[in-house]
Amino acid sequence: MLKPSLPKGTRDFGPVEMGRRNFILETIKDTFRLYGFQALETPAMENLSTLTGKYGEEGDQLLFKILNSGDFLKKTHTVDFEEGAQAMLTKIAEKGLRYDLTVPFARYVVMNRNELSFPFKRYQIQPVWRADRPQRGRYREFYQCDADVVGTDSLLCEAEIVQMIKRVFQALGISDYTIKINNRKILTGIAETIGAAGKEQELCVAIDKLDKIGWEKVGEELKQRGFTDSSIQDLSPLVKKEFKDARETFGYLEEFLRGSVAGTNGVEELRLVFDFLSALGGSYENVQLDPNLARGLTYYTGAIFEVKVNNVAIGAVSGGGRYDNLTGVFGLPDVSGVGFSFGVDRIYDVMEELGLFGQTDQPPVQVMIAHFGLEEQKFGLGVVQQLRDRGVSAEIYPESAKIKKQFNYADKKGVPYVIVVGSEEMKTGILSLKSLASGEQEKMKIEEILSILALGKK
RNA sequence: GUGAUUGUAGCUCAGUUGGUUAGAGCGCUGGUUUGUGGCACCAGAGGUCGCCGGUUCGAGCCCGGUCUUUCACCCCA
Repeated sequence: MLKPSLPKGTRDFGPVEMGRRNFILETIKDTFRLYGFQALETPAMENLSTLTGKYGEEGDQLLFKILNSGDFLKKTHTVDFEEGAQAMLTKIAEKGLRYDLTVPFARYVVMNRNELSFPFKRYQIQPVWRADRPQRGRYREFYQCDADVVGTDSLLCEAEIVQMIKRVFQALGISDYTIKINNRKILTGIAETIGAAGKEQELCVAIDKLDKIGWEKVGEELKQRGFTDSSIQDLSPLVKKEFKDARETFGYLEEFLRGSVAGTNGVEELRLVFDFLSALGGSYENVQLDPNLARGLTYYTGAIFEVKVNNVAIGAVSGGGRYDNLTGVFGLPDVSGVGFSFGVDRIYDVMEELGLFGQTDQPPVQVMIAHFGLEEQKFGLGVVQQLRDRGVSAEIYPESAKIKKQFNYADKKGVPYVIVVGSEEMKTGILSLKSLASGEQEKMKIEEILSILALGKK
C-alpha cells in the first residue's frame, strides 16, 4: 500500500484552520471592498513567456514549470540534451504556475486596456507557487491578497493603503505592529549623497539586512560590494540615528538629502502621503517613516511599505509599493500603479503565536438534535427544519445510537447546544435544550427554543 | 541552488556499548451507565521503527542513497 503524502512545502487546511483562515480572508476582502476595490481572478497557470524574466534570474529558477501534455519530447532532439536544461525547457514546457499576482494582473490590464476605466482598482486573493526551499512561514504554495490601483500617480492611494492595513490589523486583533514606509527615491538620494550614485541596488540589498545583522556587518558588506570608506562613513550617521517621530525624520532627511533632486522629491512625496493620512483622519500610530527600509524588488520606484508584527519572529506580513512601469514589458508604457499584499499564511502563524484565535472561532453548528430512535428522529427532523428555516445552523444525529455516543459526538465537534428528543418530548412538545459549555439543561417549548437560538446566532 | 538538521503508535516523546515478542503519556474504541458529553476506574485496538540498499550471526541503533521536517545562506509573503 502506498503511504499518502503531500508535496514538499504544501499543506492541507482542516476545518479548524479553514475557519480561521476564512476569518482572516473575509476581513481582508471586506476592507478591500470598503475602499472600492473590485475582485479579479486569473488562471493558476500562465504562459511561461508571461512569467519568465519578470523576477530576475533567481525568480526564474523558482518558477514551477508545467510539462507539455502528451508527448512532451516531441519537439526535442538528442542534441538538445547536450545544450542543457535551459535550452531544453522551452521545448518541453510552455506553461508555468503563477509566481505572484502582480504580473498576471499586469498582463490582464494590458489585454483589457480598452475595456477598463482608469484608475482601476482591483483586489485578488489566490494561491501562488514558488519552488523555494520551505521554512517556517515560507511555503511552496501560499496565498497572496493583493490590492492595486493602476492608472494614477496620486499619493492618496498610498495613504489609503496605510488606512486599509490599519483596519485589517485592528479587526484581527493585532495591535503591536509597525507599518514601515520609505520611498525608493530617498534611497536613490542617499546613494547620491554618499557619493555612490547608481549603486542603490547594492545599497538596498545590504541596508535591508540592518536589523538582522547590524550596522557593522552591513558596513562590511557594503565595502565588499565596492562602496568606498568615505561613502560608508557618510551613511553611518543616518543609519545609526534613532528618530523619535516622523516629524524629526522628515527634518533630518531634508537636510541630509539637500543635494539630491531625487532624494528631495522622495521626501516631498512622503510628506504628502502623511498629509493625506491626516486628512483621512488616520493617526500616525503604528506608522513609521524608516529611511532604512529597502525592499529588494527591482520594480518599485516610489513609496515602499512593509509591515512587521513586533515580538514575533516571522518576516514581513504585508508589503508593497509604487511602480511606474508595471505594464511596460507587455507593451503598455507609463502606467503608474501602487499596490500591496497581505501574507495570510504568515498572518495566520502570527495570530496563532499571539493566541488571538479562540475568541474568533465559530462553532461548526449551533445545535445538534439527539434522539432515541427512528420515531424520535423523524420528530426531530421537523425541528431541525424549523431551525434551519430560521437561519440557525442545525444538524440531527444521522443514526440511532446510544445517547451517550450522540453527546460525545457533539462535544468533540464543539457544538454548543444539544436538543434531546425522546418519547416524553414527543408527547408534550416540550423539548430539553442543553448547553454543553455550562451543562445546564432546560425544558421548553419548540417555539421558545427557536427564538433563543435565532437570537444567539448573531 | 549551497551547508546543516529531523524522522519510532493518531499526537508528544522514551528506547542502555547493535542482542528475545519495541515502550509511556495523551488520544481512540468498548465497558462501568439501554434518557445525557467533560471526571474517574477497567479492558482493548493500533507500529513494514520515513523509504531503499549495505555491514553483521543479529540493525530502531552503524554506513550509503533517497524522501520529509526544521534551520542558516540566497531570496522572499
